[in-house]
Amino acid sequence: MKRAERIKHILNNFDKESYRKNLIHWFKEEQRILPWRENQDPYRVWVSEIMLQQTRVDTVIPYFNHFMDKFPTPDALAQADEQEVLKAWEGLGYYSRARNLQNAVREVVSEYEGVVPADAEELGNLKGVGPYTRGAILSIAYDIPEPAVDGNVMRVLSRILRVEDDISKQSTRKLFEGLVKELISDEDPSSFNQGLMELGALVCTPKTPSCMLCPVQEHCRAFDEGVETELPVKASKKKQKKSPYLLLLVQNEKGDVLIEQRPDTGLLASLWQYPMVPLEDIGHEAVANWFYGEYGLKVEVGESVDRIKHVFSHLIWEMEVIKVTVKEGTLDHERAIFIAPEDMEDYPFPVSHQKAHPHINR
DNA sequence: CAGACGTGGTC
DNA sequence: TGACCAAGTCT
Repeated sequence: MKRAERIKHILNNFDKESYRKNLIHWFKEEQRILPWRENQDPYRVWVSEIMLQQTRVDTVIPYFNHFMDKFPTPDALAQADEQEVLKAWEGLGYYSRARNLQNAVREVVSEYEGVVPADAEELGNLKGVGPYTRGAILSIAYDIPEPAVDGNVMRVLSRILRVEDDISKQSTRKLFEGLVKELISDEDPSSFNQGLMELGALVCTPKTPSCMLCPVQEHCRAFDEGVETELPVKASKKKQKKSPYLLLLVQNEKGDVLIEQRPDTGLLASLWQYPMVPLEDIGHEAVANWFYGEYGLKVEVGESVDRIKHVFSHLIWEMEVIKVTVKEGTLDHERAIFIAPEDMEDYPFPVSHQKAHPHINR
């Protein structure tokens, strides 16, 4: 069945008007007070939407407040140093979001006189603004009835309408966008979209939804048929691959510590870290030799002081922390420097690496 | 489409 | 403890 046809079929006999009114009313009464809901400033909405991607509200709140203090306008963010932006993002994860956001804001400043576009195509062409964020900005900041389909929306609507498609597939997101287009209207599209998401966050939760408190229970086909916990359908993820590393706490005679900047693309791009030895390639015995080749310094490899595990979405670093002392030589490495431990706060560092920090002696 | 891309919380 | 998750986007 074609998508348009399916949408018509799914919404057959569904009381859109009543559903819409109930949801909007509930949202206006029960919505949480959140910093990005203080006003409709498109820049604030934008920043919040980027931060909230795959990230909990409680985690985002302090980052958002700090970020808006530091970069209150598109101009301020456009002019900032990229490392400064990454530092403000430190610990939030998915760092390409920060880089893309700044690139896109610079484009808004140069191409649109600093005004966030209220146009779907212009918005969607900005780096880091995908279908969801585009719809969120259009509806929340500009009251334009566009779908903003995230995980919450797919969970809520998969239950309301009993849609059993795998929500990890892109085509399924498009199906839900088509459904939202039919459900949303000129009547407060901002509250409608936010209500869908807020309902998913507060009531229609993944594990044990509070159906008895649900403002649209009467519209819910999954509840009616007792299958709400079976939805949404989602393919299981693959297990992460483990990679063992030696994490080197290298100190020179002054007590300064060696750190290096990661490549500008890929995992943790442009962030700083302690030197790491991939154990799959090198091996404990060969570390001193390998280190001399990489950094031009003769070192004494000390003992293991800690183990740190860092879990990513797609892989796991298992790091053994080793103390290393510089004996002689001059540092010869493009992206590595010695710094005083107390200056660590100037450099954006992945959080788990900072756990090694207390083991440094001055 | 599948896989890369973070981190902290929960059961 | 492992698995899944939390307001996705890019390649």
